[in-house]
Amino acid sequence: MSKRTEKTIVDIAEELKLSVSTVSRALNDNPNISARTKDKVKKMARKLGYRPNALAAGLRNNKSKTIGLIVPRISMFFPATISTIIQNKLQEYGYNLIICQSNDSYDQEVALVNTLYSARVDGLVVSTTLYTTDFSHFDVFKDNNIPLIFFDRVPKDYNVKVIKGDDYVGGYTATTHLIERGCKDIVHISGPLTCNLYVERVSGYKHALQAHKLPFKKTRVFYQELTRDNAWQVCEKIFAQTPYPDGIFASNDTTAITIMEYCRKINVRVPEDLKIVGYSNDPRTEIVTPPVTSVDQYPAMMGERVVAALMELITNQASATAPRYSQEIIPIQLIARESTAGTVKTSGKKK
Amino acid sequence: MSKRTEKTIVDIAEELKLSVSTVSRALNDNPNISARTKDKVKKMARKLGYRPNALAAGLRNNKSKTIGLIVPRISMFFPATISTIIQNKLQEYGYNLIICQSNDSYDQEVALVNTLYSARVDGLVVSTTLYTTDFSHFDVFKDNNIPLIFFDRVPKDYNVKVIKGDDYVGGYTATTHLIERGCKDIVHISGPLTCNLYVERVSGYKHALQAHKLPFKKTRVFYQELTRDNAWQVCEKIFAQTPYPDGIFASNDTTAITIMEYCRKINVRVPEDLKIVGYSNDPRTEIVTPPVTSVDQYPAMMGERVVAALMELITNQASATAPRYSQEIIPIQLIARESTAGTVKTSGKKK
DNA sequence: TTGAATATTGCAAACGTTTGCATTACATTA
DNA sequence: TAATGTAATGCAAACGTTTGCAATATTCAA
Repeated sequence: MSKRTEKTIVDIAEELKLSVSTVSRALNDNPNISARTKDKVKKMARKLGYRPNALAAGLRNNKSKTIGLIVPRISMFFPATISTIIQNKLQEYGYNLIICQSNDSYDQEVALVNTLYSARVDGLVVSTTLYTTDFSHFDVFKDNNIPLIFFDRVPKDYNVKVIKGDDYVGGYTATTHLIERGCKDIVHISGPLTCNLYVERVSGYKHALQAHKLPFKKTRVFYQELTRDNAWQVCEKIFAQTPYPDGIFASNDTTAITIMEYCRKINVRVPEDLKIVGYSNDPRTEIVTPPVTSVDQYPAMMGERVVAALMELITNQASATAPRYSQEIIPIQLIARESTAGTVKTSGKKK
Repeated sequence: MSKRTEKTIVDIAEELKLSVSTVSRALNDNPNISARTKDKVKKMARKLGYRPNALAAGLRNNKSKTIGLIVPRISMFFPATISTIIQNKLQEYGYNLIICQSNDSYDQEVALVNTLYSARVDGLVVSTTLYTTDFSHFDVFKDNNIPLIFFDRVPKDYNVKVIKGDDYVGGYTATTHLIERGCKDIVHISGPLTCNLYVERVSGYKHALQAHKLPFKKTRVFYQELTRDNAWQVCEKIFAQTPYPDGIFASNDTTAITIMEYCRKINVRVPEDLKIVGYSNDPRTEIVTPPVTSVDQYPAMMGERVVAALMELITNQASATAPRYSQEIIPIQLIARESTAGTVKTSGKKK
């Protein structure tokens, strides 16, 4: 009852006593096929339940109408949002999206790049692993002139199209905000420095301190994967000794939120005793009490820019003149909420 | 410098003065190719930078080593978690995953099913739109005997493999929990009844009330898309008139959390004046104050079961004897938190 | 050394499209 | 009506694999 179902354009051709080329052209709305024939063909296609075989077309055309996307994990707010945008946008252009997660594992990333190449995706969009510092596994795409775009977590010293947030300004702005609210001893909890965007945020943090004549102390910066567990642990370290900091700039919202929980536990009041800023403007920052100040990265805008850039690369693929790389920076915006409300009194410390 | 790069097995064959068939077999570790030849071939493949063309192989084999996944949206906790699991699990089996979002639009779902069929995915995994009641667009998969699995939001009266949560028990348990904590007037906020799982939860809710001799009132059940906005609006309706309910069972956590926010605004205390239960055990339930009681659906287990069932279908595809459909039910577990703590006093109402 | 058995390798077709070029059908003009 | 131009269709090769079957090379026993 099943099996022998798959109809092809050959079946349509036979049924209609036409050549396969005519059928193919008719289905693709080629201009020099008569309207009458097109109509007949399409009718018959519907009648037979014909479904185009994208593999065959892809093989012949050397393009799959498919884009690959590699992100660390789709369960995180920022990549999830961007993936959604990219997918929906791409759908409008008639492209499929293969979403893959590297789980922040370099080896997995390498493997994914290879299978996506094998799948002959027409383009690859990547936000790298925290630990990717060697980018040679992307060479296949560069060498074969297949559109390749990095976003958010982007490579350093690897000529390629890049769309990233303004992480330096983000770090600077977040820190300045804390300073303006009276903080004098600001801890920064950063991701690992193998990932460029954290380097920039740290740099922004440092320069903001210096611009306001505050000392930059190495011991006040912590580098770690920004997970819930790590956040809790670093809190235990930070609050094991006095003086407590009066401000914390965390490089993601999970960390910021976890710090708040810890503070509640040890009776440090936010924002009275300690002010906190997170990063990404994850919706969770709004539902938590007090709501957390965070740095919005305009994920929707970034996603749209990624697709726009991708489409541009795809259409200009032929012209060898088109620039292969460039950097585009998406702005950030600080969203002030209750976790940084009020002003620290010069002295006031401890409940 | 670029372009003419793409090496094929033909290139390898020529280079080595072998036939393409030998090369193909060597690369696939076919047993009747000598170890020596295999070695030579693989070395040369590496040297030439050969990359298999999955499209060609797929065309020839009539299989793409790719699975399609359609979910309403990947930015929601439950589908996101399941997608992650499925993808990672599938990777182990050497399958790619094309994740697609229907955005809860029936038309988009239909379109996606068609393109995924065109892409000749080796299997399709679906959690349907809220509004999908006609499932005929999936017939192509059924008719061609391509593994097809539904999870969570599954069809009614459509013979197919189904893996779902125990929504009846979920509704029953959540409601019973509220009753046991002393609630007498329990509102239920449900999703639209076009989606089967809400029907079951409502049914569980109803039977729990009846089992405890509480009246089931139609006016105490609301049907709507469970978004933040809708939750806020329904609150305005509910709290526009007295008496206020003393318990609310919301069919997702976004709704539950939003209700809590509303309550704070109008000074209804949770859990003293009102107890709230959500659904899905979204991590947000834990970081909100007070933490929200919710119904865990074991997404990881469900994801794993989906992949297991899928692999089973794929390997047994040949045998016409294997059952094409079945239903598998994943258990739920109520996670009690502060939002339902304490016991309502028989009288106590209003601040 | 010969023959048979077995281990390797090669040939060629097939998967379902698309497309350059050649061919045929039709319409127009003189 | 013949010649010409244009519109519509057909032929056949190509995309890169895999695989049944045929062919050759190798091994082993007698």
